[in-house]
Amino acid sequence: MTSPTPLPAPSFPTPRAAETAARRRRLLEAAVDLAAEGGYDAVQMRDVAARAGVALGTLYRHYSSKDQLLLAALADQAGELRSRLAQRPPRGDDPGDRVADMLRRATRALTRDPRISAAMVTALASPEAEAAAAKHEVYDILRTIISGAIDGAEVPDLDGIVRVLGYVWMATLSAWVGGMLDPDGMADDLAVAAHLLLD
Amino acid sequence: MTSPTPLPAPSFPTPRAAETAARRRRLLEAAVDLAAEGGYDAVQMRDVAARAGVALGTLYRHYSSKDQLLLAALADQAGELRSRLAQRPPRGDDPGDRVADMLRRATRALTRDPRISAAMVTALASPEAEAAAAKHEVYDILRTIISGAIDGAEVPDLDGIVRVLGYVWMATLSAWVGGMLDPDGMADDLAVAAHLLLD
DNA sequence: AGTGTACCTGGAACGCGTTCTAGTTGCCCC
DNA sequence: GGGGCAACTAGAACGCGTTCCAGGTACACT
Repeated sequence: MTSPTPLPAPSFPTPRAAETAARRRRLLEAAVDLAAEGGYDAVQMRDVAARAGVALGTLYRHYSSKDQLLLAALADQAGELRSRLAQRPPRGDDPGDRVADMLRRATRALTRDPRISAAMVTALASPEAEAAAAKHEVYDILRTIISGAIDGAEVPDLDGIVRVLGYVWMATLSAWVGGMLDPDGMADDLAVAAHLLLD
Repeated sequence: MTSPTPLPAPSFPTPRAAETAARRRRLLEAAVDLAAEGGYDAVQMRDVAARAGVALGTLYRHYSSKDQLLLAALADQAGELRSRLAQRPPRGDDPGDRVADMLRRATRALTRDPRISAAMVTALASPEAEAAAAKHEVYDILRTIISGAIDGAEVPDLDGIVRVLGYVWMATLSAWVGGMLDPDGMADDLAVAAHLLLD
């Protein structure tokens, strides 16, 4: 687990631990900055280490591969996305509309920084089995977001619906990154899925 | 397009063209053989070229990246899978059952040679935008397979349902390759999706 | 205070996808 | 039947993820 520690832990048992935590934070920031500039390919491990002021070996001590690094950054960003989306509830009377609306807003948010999002989705789609735990964490966040939009409407097999919508979300993201779908197409397909499953 | 030429074209305008076609076939076979032995990582471009009796540059003349090579092989295999599944119609009274049954059989077929399938799914999930056409081709085949299992039952928005099921299929394959799901979990999730969308 | 040790540094090295160059071959067309 | 050209060969070279090594440094514990 290595606790997600998003915000609520400003104190550390030992100065050593604080420094380590700061290094990890700098590494994630460096990765995101580089992704913003040039996408997945621009996130080069040597550059990440240099920008964080850390040796290459140290980067690998904390994140055992490029994909794990990006997945850690993604878990952060997904958590933030969840908070931002939770700010105000999605518009719509029935759950299908609400979920479609929320996924549309999420799509807009993600495609605002296309290079960052694409880099992270690339990592999420990577076959690396050692990263399965990190990927599960991200999937769980996506599912939480979807559940939040359904929000208590009485639907049978809610769990299955959320699972399936999570898959569709992931697949459309992957299709977008792979050049098969533009953001509008993504939002449209997600809306179709939401209505088919919830109406 | 560069015609898929599955079987029906034994004659070529010129001997040159025949030789070229034979080389392409050998390259695809070499790729599949290597994938069978060691998965995606074992499909090394130098080895593929050597096994096909061809120079590395020639391999790259025909397939401009490792992922395009594997996608070409995947298009072949997916076509064969379609034929094999079409042999006998899926069991089940309503379309949900039939699609779930067919997807279960497809999952069994794909996981029989896990390394080959995983290698190809890896290529399908790659972010390479230049391969978008090849990926679309594969997606179309998957959708054809799904449509075939629904087979004329009167469902509204058939197209949307097929699209969504295609996404779910792709995402579960990707989750399987990524170590997040085992074959049974895959088949189960696909069955859930089929019943939610078709019942 | 002294020491063990966990963590860090700088940098070399390796593997594999991809690109490039120089030279060869042999079909196609006039 | 000769010239042109597209495709092929062999192999070097480059970039980047990843691994490994030989030290250094300073906190934590006795």
